[in-house]
Amino acid sequence: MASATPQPSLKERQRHEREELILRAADELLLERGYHETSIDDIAARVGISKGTVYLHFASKEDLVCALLGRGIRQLQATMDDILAAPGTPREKLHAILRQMSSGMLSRQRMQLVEALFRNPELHGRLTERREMFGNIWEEPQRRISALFEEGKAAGEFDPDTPTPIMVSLFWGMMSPQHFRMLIVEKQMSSDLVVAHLSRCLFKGIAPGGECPVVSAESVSEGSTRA
Amino acid sequence: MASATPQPSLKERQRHEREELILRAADELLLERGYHETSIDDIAARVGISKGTVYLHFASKEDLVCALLGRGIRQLQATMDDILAAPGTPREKLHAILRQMSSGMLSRQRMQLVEALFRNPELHGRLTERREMFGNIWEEPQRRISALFEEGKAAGEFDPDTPTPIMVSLFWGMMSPQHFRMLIVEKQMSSDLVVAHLSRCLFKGIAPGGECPVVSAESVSEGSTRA
Amino acid sequence: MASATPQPSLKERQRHEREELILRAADELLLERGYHETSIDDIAARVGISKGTVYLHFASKEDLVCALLGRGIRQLQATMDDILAAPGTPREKLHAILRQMSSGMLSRQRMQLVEALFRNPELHGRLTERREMFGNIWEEPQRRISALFEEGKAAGEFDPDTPTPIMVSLFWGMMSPQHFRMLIVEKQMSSDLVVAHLSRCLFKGIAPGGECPVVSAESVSEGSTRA
Amino acid sequence: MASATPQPSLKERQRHEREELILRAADELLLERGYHETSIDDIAARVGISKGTVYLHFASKEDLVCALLGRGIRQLQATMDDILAAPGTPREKLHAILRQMSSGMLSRQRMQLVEALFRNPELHGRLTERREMFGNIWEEPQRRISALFEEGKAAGEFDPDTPTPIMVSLFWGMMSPQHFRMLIVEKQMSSDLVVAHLSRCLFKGIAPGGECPVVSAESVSEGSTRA
DNA sequence: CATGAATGAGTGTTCATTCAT
DNA sequence: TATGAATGAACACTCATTCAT
Repeated sequence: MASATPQPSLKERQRHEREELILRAADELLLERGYHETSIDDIAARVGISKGTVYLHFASKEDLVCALLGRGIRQLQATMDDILAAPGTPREKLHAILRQMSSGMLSRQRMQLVEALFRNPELHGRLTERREMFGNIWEEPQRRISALFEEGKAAGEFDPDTPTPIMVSLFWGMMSPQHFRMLIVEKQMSSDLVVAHLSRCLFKGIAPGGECPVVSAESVSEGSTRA
Repeated sequence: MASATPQPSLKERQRHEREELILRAADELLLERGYHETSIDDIAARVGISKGTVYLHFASKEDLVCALLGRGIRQLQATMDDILAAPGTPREKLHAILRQMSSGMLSRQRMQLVEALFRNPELHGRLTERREMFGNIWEEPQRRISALFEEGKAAGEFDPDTPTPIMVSLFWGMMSPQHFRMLIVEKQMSSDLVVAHLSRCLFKGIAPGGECPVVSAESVSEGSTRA
Repeated sequence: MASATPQPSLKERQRHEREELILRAADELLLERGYHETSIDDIAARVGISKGTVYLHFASKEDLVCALLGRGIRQLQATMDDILAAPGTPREKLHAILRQMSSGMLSRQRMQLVEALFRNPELHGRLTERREMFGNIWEEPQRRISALFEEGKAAGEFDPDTPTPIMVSLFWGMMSPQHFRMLIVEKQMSSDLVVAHLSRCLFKGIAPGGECPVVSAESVSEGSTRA
Repeated sequence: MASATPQPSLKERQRHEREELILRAADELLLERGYHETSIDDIAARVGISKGTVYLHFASKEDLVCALLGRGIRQLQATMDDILAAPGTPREKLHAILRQMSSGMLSRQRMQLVEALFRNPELHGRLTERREMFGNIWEEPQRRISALFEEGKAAGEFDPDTPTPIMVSLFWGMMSPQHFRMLIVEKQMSSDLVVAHLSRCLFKGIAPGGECPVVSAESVSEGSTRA
């Protein structure tokens, strides 16, 4: 009768593990095939459990997807929190976020799902009706990115005449899986190189001659992009 | 007694009109709801005809979508052809393409559909198996955009160190309906302003101080971007 | 103003010709593909007219088929009439009927259709509800064949102990297109030879006086057919 | 502690029973109405289950029919095997086969279905494309019957001048459900009597030595079959 | 708790039939 | 009269969801 909280009762832990497996399988399949081409049966089969068991963890297919999205967003937020808490200029932080989102198979995959699902116009409608659940959870990252750009503007790092929403939109656009699919898979570029170039373009465009070099992955660990 | 040939026999014209109505309704609904949430019945209902009649014009749902996509791409190509044929620097032409794609309710809507469908991972698989029809039709615009960037690089207008595919990818990303939905609908910005800012960012990034002003719609009719 | 009746008014004749063409096309297609696999469109297309025109001649698909069947039966009857009117023993006449039915591409084809359709259990139900039209038209040939067998029995040509219906059934069975398809097409036998053998089997079989008694079920458990 | 293996787990047994019910219902309905007039809904309704459940057991309507056919043929083969293994002359065996096929409501019903479906020209095409499954399964009974006739010929029991395929064809023709429907249902004859008569006709017909020669086509123009 | 059999609403597609031109 | 566009009922098949075991 010492500690009361920490005993997740084994059962609980197993339940959690199973849930994790389901989410992972769903993640993969949804990414591979999309929402409608992925059946609950497919997911259950990949986990190696029965269809009914999936429903023991998620009340509906939609719920499962929402859990997935929620997790993705929470993960994104955690990553962002880390980066925001670290020292560095707004520009450096944005670069780091872009890098984090784009490297590390897991987080990118997950982000892709988040995007794929959000971009999937078929879900968008019904999903955003669930604003109670998502509206605000999604707004938070938005807000932070916005704040970062504002901060950068105030610090004279970004162009004050460009509206912040434009910047935000551009930034999200750069994290689109489209870029990565096309550039990495089809053009065989390295993930790091793609990020470096995209980031550079975001800051100084495609015009020639800028003093702003492509930032290679090695020189940017977690800050200190340039002086 | 001048021209004798062009009489499309009324019947033919009516048929064409009906087909147009179906395509338009499909266009709208597919954009609103996506592929799987739009049934042939829905489309027929919106046109005010019966399901069977849709099948009189399109052999299958997939065919209908392909017709839509084909039309969208052909339209895009025509627009691009016009712009490419006009005088101007690569940069001006890219700007003009971005503008054309983004303004004019019709062409943007259609482009959105093209994008929405191409981005829809659920269709992508089956659709690109139809390479005979699409593969090449889609490659052509790609090639032209690429050529334009190369030309710009050669002319010293763009950074020669940025790989062309990166530029192409960024460019397409900017035409994403996502930007426009978010910025125009939610943030209430004018279409022209959005295009101007995006274009400017593409060329010189979000860094401050560049000599590159936001190009307003008025000052860019079909060339003469800057003084 | 001489004769009034015989002028089929040209229009009438054309109409009849057209109807003939439709029936012929339907005949072919129904034989080739069967009832459900043959659409009105197919028939119209083969004739080279429009679907609507078919309905100008036949009120429904079923009607068209019935006309076809009626024609087939009437033709069969005419053939039988010819043979019955000619001199000869019943056996000779039956043989002749079998030959007629089996040779002569046209009549056999048509007979095949009659059979195919009558054997088609899908039509049988609905078709025989139309007894007003078919019941009696089909009974007439039946009656004549029966009469022929009775006559043959009376003349000592056929076994009086074999029930007439058995004989009739066997006889129809022999005209089945199944025999001909299998024997002529697959086994490459000549039509004449097939008919000759079938006929011989039928007649030796139903001829009287054989030492071969009817084997009752009781006396044949699993062997020991006769002593 | 005797047998341990044979426990089909109850679930398995129930599944099998259900499948049996579906097959039986399909059997009946297909016989009554034919392939195209029988919908999966009809079958499900007769069993008292839902449409989806049928698909739990058979992947498609075609599959269901094939299972039915396969079962029918396998049953036929088993029956034939029994008879062939028993002692008796070829003639006795053929008689027994005819009897077996024709009596016993179940086996005849099933045989009727096999025939009905094989004779259905609409299925024949698509079904025989499945040769991998059916072609050979159907050839086996054919071969056995042929062998039986050959054996009978060698034993002097059947007419050596009558081609074996003719005999086979006649034999199958006699098992046609047509005979039985007409003779038993309409003419109210007993099944046994019908078989006995048919069998007698077949055997007297193909028995050797008769004074009745094969009548060639030339010698029979329109009468004068024999001298 | 885990299972998987059962359900039934929903979808794409076909085709006989009608009718305005 | 001939056409063929339009209709809509019907069907095979799928899959998220439920529930008895």
